[in-house]
Amino acid sequence: MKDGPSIVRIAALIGDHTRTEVLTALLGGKALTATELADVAGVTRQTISAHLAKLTDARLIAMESQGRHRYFRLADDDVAQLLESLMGVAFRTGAVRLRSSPRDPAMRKARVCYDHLAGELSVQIFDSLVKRGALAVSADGLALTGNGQRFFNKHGIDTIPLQQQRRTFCRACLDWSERRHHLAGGLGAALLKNILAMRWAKREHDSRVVTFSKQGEESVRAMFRLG
Amino acid sequence: MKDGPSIVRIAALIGDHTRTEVLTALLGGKALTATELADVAGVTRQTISAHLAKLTDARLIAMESQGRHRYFRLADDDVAQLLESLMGVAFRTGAVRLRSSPRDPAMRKARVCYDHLAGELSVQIFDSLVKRGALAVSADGLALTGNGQRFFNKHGIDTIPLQQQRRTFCRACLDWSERRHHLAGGLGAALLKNILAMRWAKREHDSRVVTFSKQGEESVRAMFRLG
DNA sequence: TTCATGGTTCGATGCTAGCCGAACCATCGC
DNA sequence: GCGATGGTTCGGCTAGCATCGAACCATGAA
Repeated sequence: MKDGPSIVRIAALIGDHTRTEVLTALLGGKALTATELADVAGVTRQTISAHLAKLTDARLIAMESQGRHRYFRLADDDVAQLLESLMGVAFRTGAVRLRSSPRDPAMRKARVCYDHLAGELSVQIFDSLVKRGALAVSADGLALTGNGQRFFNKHGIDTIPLQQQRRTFCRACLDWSERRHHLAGGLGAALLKNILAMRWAKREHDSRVVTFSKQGEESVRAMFRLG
Repeated sequence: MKDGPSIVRIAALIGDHTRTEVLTALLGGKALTATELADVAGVTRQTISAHLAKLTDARLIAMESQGRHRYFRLADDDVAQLLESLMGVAFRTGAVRLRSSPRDPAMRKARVCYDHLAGELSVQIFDSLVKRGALAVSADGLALTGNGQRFFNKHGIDTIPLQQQRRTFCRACLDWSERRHHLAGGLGAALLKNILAMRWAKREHDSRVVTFSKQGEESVRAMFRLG
């Protein structure tokens, strides 16, 4: 009874404290060095080196050398999506982290998911885009309509070069805390980038949390006509 | 740097050959007894008992006693979706099963994903439903339109009782072989049930493969106006 | 060249967890 | 009641693997 690809190896890799520490750290989107990751995970450099080799070998993360530093990042946003998907099940089955941090409400409201926005606000944005006909379901899950293209252009996001990138331009990503979809892919990444560039929000140090200024949140709500 | 639910435990559970054997067997949708699962996984009854206890404890599977038998099934189609999601990443990263079975092409064409249809045909069906406006994206990912409701009624599927069920009525599930979405949830389950009831297709013994008769496939293609 | 810093390799260690044999409990059919 | 079958519990064995100390390579700075 052997059906489909072998998922054991992937799951076993994620099923280790240290490696999950690494993966969730990289879920923040920033590329980190081996030593930084060792600190995050609380192990020695030898140990992290072994783990990073395994993760790289399985293509869950990718490495780039710069001088004597080696920067690691998630290999693909597929991996990010898988991690969020796992969190969804973990959340539902009650495997909530014991020492729940006081940051939790902030995480729920807005956080980084690899390179795009996740959490309550991002789900509302996604809803709004669908409702106004900017996004439409297609064969590949999701597509930007002409309407949507005009909308993004008006707000300073040029969608043409994004669509020419090799990576998926526009995809729906399931949000573990909201259990609803938010916008991912190149377009999702561009949107987050824009929000940060406009200084509507800033990233918390060493965390996935994204904090909106009062005015920034109002701007976003106005832009997407949220309640 | 502790963010979000703890995914380690879930991943570690899936990251074991025997338990994955169990989970993928249950992905076929049929509830199986402990002894059957022991045979599938190729271990003794003591061993499977321990594994089943762990999986049950983590709420990945659920158990129902009937006389001296204990039937196990996946706890939720969230779990099925997670497994398919894992297969997607495993597939992409090249972790394809070594002894790839000759059944593979059949698996790609049509297979069971917990309780609904997956594979090439199911993706085409999903596309068709979206294209004709039977399905629409909504806050919860997907919704049946009035149009769609009439369509399913016409083909002998009463959607009203399905919508009253507690489980998700209508959801999109990512297909690992096609990397596109197909229909899941109560509606997806009802559709598969209908296809089997009409004898358009039958399930292969001890496998997830679904085989369409020539006439059955034509009927489905006609029903959904596929090419 | 020399030293400091970032990373890797190797070998040894210790813990975890999967596995089975044996014994035991529960249910069914007789 | 009694045997047969389905499943669990317990104890002990073993293997795999995460971890670290120590030594080693690579790069950059002085």
